[in-house]
Amino acid sequence: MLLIQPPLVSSRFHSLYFITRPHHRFFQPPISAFSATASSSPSSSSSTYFSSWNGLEASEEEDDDEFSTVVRRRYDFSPLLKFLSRFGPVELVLDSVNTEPSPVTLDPVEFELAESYKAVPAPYWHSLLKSLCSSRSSLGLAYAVVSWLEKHNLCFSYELLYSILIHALGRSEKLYEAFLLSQKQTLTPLTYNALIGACARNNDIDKALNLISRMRRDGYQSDFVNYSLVIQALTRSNKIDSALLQNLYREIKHDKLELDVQLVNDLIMGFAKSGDPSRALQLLGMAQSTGLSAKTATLVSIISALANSGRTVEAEALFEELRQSGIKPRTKAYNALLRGYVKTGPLRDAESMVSEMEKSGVSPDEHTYSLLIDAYVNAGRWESARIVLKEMEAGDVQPNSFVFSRLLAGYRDRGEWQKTFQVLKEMKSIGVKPDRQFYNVVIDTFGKFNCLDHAMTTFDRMLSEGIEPDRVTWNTLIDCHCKHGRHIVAQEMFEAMEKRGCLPCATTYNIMINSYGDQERWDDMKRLLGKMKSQGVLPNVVTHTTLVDVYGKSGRFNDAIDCLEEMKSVGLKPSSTMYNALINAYAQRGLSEQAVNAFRVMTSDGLKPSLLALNSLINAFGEDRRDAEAFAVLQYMKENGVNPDVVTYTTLMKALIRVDKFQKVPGVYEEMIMSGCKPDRKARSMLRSALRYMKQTLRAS
DNA sequence: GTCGTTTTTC
Repeated sequence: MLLIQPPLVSSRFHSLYFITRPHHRFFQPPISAFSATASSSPSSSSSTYFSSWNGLEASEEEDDDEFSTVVRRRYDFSPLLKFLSRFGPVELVLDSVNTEPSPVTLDPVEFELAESYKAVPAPYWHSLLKSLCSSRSSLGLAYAVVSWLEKHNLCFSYELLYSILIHALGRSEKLYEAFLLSQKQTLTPLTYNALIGACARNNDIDKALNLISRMRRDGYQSDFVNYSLVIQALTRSNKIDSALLQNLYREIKHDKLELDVQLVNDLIMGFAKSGDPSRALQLLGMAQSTGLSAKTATLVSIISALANSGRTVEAEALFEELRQSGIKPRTKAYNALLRGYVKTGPLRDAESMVSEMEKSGVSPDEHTYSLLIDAYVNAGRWESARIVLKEMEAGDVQPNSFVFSRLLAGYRDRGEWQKTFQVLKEMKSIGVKPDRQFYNVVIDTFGKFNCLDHAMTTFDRMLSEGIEPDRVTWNTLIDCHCKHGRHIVAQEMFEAMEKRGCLPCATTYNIMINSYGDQERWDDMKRLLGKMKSQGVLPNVVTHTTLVDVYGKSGRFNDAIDCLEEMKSVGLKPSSTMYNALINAYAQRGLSEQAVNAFRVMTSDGLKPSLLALNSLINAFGEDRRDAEAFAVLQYMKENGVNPDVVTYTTLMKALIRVDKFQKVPGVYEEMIMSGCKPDRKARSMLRSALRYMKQTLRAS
């Protein structure tokens, strides 16, 4: 059965050796160019050796004498593969327990077969396995080979075989099977790494992170490639958080893993995507000083992060640096910077950016135009926005539904909901069909301005055009009905959503919980919370904040605090919004001591007092007739760089009225105007009522 | 590049 034949193909043993590796970076291969091929497309590199499964051949390698006695051999694995497939194609079936017991009696044919493979050196088994693993359809056979080898004890280290299999399962999105397989023996660094890689590739970040820490507890270091894979998965997920990334970076440094170009780039991009451009820049500086260069995409991600956090000057500087290093920025880089200009700068900065783009021969894309439209809409220049739409057509970029939804959202946020009809008309004239996302914005706009009939008509139109509403559509509809007191309709829609096969998500439950809470229907609220959990939807920070808010507003402070504590115990970090809700609840009832106490807990939790929290604190003192302390909060704001707003001054005026100090109100109103705050209707009416009271007191005396 | 939906102040 064992065939010894002269070599058919002249190949280097090194190559053969390295393609057997489950992961090209486990060992640094001497020829790096080859290692890349071996990993990225195992089938192409191995096809030289296994044009079919008939055999495996290797030629002599001059430098390597360890295997020099076997390298001239050719092994024929086809009898084995035929034997294993004797009942038809081998499906991949894994059980949590090994079902293959050690053989008590053995079929003589099988025994003979096993005997014939006794002398095959391990690297050949690895190669065979690697070859079988390169195709999804032969994964079952690959597993059968490994089981068979174990049964006959033919290969002496199984961890490499297992890691090859785990790696292949991970690549074929068979994470569950990879886990089952890994349970068949104690995890070794090799199998750990394969499993972590499989989790990361399948975006199961939690499992990957868990395994990394388990591995550390077992005294092993994770392969640095896994850190790259995990960070990439985190970046893909868009849920990347700077604190988590910092922890990973600390681990990497602690393990003294050498940062390679890929890992450095992944880290920098991760920090950028998590909205932490400072750390991204810091790491960039460190990388550059050690001679590791950042990829263009990495630099663009930092530009984007800087622009998004309003640090346009630095974004611009980095953009310049990119250009001076000889790289011609492309549309994406321009867009990143443009986003910053639209956010912070005057309109003309955005405009000149686009014209410079055109001068440099970089063509604007859909995003460029939609950013420009955002800029014009924010500046209230509807005509200019329309011109951009025309330019898009001229520039061969078909305006799509997305551009119009941005346009509409801009109007909605500026209170100009009536423009919705104009936008719809414009779309029709250009011939752009509204899509689901656009309709969602339309429904939201009508809903926010209490045009519930229009919202429902839009919903019907959507259905008649064959567009299936999604979670956002339902959430928007349910919420706008709740917001305008139509709780029964909201509840009906919630039921209709489920009937139509759209599963409620955390946001849906949050909306309904808020609705029940507002109505003080505590039992219904608790029932819904229970249902939420039973459906596997985890309450998030917004859920808990909503609970704190509704309990607090109805004076159920103990319940509110229980929610806050429960959230902490679940491991979620209380947000400042949550403390604001609590402070506000105390404030509205004039419980200033409790409000101050909640404020203290908030700061001791490391949260910075926001304008909202401070305004609520002013309200707490005001409602408790402690006007001097209310003004002390104003002083605190001024000293700590928090700019008072209309609400601040209106609340202070209210505090003065509460203690009958009407004559002091006009002075506060004046200070408000002097500090640059525009008085709104509430502020004016507060002043008016103070003046009215003043007149009454004068008349009375 | 998945846009759009949920929580907090007078």
